[in-house]
Amino acid sequence: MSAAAAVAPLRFGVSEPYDLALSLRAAASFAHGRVDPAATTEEVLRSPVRIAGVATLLEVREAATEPPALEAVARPAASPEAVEALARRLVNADLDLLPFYERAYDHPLLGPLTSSLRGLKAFRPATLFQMLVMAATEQQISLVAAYHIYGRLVERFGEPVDGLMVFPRSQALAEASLEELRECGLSQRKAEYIGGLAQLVSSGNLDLEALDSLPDDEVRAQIMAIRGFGLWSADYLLIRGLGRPDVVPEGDLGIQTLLGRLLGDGGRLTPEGVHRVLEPLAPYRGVAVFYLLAGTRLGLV
DNA sequence: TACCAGGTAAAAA
DNA sequence: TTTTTACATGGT
Repeated sequence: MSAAAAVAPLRFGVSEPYDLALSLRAAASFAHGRVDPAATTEEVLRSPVRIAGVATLLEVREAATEPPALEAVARPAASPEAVEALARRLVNADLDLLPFYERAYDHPLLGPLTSSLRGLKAFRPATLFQMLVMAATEQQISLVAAYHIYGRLVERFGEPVDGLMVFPRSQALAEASLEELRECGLSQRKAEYIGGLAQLVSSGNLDLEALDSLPDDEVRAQIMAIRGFGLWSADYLLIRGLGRPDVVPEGDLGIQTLLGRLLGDGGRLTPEGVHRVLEPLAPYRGVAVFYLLAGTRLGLV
């Protein structure tokens, strides 16, 4: 089959409710107009990914609303099983929002917000490696500064597909010199962290994808054993990379500030304060934080 | 200009 | 054992 041949879209159901267009708008609002792991248009998730080692453009769009279904197309074509698995992961298809909405119903802020944002889910990145590199890049500096650095890494070491860049292979970052990594704007330390992580992954000594089947605490233990990755990075991976719905990095400055403004006295909360104000939303505290962030970005709170 | 921003490891006390 | 420090970029 030639690359130009028509590719049949692959259709799959997602848990109800789901609003892809709303999720795309929320994702775009987080990007500060800069790099986004998933490039978006109005209605279609266009994601540069690697499937069986091949740089591929994966497009996901809405196919039906009741019950919600999506369709995915990969170019070049790939095995339907791999395409569906990756598409389901990108859109967080298996997350069930209804128990979260039930929990949030009585909450003064999240009650109205979950009704405005019904069907919203966070996208997940294609790989956990990519997520950890993002985490290390974002450590301590502003998100805007981190996005610039991250963009340079992807531009320099990634692989083009249809005008977008697939995130670099671990091998590419493992082979990069510390100086090359620093030229992207990383500190010496972070260059070491990311280079070290890339070597662990590319050598086969660390199987990040195997973390998916482990409980939260075992994932934390494995991540925190890697130099440069502490509790914050482990929690960041759990909520954003693995979609574990109850995880919140309580030491996160951005979350402390956000929750202080929305649920506290206006000032930044302590980690204990973050824990206290989110307690009523367990076991969906991480999802709740995402809704508060999205609500802020979209001008709803 | 100086300071802070979605941390972390290593040095110093 | 606990506290302090260095780190790189970008916005204010």
